[in-house]
Amino acid sequence: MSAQQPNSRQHYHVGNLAEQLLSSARSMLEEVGVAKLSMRALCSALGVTATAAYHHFTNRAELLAQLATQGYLELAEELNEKAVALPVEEKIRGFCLIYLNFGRRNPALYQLMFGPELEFEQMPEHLLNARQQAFSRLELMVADLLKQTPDSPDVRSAALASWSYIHGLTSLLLHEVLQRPKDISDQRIIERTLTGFELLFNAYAANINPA
Amino acid sequence: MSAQQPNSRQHYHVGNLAEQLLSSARSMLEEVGVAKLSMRALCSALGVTATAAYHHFTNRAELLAQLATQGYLELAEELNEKAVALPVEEKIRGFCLIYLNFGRRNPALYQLMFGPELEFEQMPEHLLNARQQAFSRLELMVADLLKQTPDSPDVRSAALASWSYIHGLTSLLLHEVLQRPKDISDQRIIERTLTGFELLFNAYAANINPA
DNA sequence: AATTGAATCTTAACACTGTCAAGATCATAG
DNA sequence: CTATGATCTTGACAGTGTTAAGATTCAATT
Repeated sequence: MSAQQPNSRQHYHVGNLAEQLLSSARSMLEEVGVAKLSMRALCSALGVTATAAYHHFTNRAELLAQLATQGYLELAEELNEKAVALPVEEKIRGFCLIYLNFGRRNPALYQLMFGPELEFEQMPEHLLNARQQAFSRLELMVADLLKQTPDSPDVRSAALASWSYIHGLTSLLLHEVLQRPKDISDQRIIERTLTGFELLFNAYAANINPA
Repeated sequence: MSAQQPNSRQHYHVGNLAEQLLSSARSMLEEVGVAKLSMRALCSALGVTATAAYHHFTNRAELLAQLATQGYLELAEELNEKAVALPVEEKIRGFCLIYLNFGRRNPALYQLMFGPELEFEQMPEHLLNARQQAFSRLELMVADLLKQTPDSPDVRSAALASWSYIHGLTSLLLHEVLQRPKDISDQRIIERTLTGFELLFNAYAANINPA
């Protein structure tokens, strides 16, 4: 059943246990959720004893952190590949849709990346780097739209605003805080919310300056 | 040390164990985080055996759900009390600040309310009601600004947009995905992101209609 | 080629956890 | 006063993360 090599010697020195653990964890994560992802179950699924993983990861937390880093890198790559080609008038919409889509395809991973399970006194650097890499994609797009340099305050403000919005929407949808009507696509949800912002700002302006 | 009544009979029939469990859980939640909030520790902190709680809550999940319901109700009440009095031009900013402030004061509870720990095949009704009650506050404010009825599509879109944004910002800040520079207040973060949206929409309009 | 040391895995154990089943105690309704 | 049901305890089971110490194998040095 399992596609891993026949494991000629029954025990000892699997070879690439770290990778196998990570990839097993990756799929098991989506099956059972992050809370129920256990080291022991992970090891026994690979036919290895419960404590074998601890020679490759100091902690359960470290394994989770590496999964999260994977997630950030993949997200960054997807945003980079698919969002660059979009025409200007679809950049925002398209970017948000790609982001939300990533969450839809990897809900448990997304919850891990942005949830409370990653608790460190000091976050590992690979995680911070990967996270920054994903955020940079957003900043670049915003800089492009605003026609400013990526490190300008305006760009940072707008990028933070965008991230807050799309992360919030993704989070609310994934955790089923919002029950999406089945006949409405993610694309339309994004379009509606974006026009929702427009409505708000127009109304705000009208309230301030009642001409 | 503990303020609870002297517990005249040593065991049996504490009296209001359910309430005591909830209030202990509420504070312990913020001390150790939701993942490490354990039934047994909770019980032993109240001087009661490990399984006593199960005569008042069928599950750990049910206890957590009741905590989350508390959270939603408190959030709704705060929004109702403090946001109504705000002048029109400060309604959005003020609302968001109250919301974020709630998260700041109850970070673990907020993560419980909107995180993956609440896993039910069917969400308990008290939770859904309380959640809806909080969301209604937002819809009412948006309806007020847009001068439309709360059930109009425009209001729903704008309310969902607002909720996505402020929840996303709160979530990113609480989980320390964003490292906030210490000299910037939450109020300024909100102001900056809101103007960030304005910048984006202006640039978007300019890109569509390059006059 | 043999030996040594490090990397890798196993066995055994500890202290936890959620939860169930069965018994003890107690308040209260009849 | 007795009995019923609510409440709490005792005891147990299966599962968890993690550590310490031993077994095995790989790799490199002699």
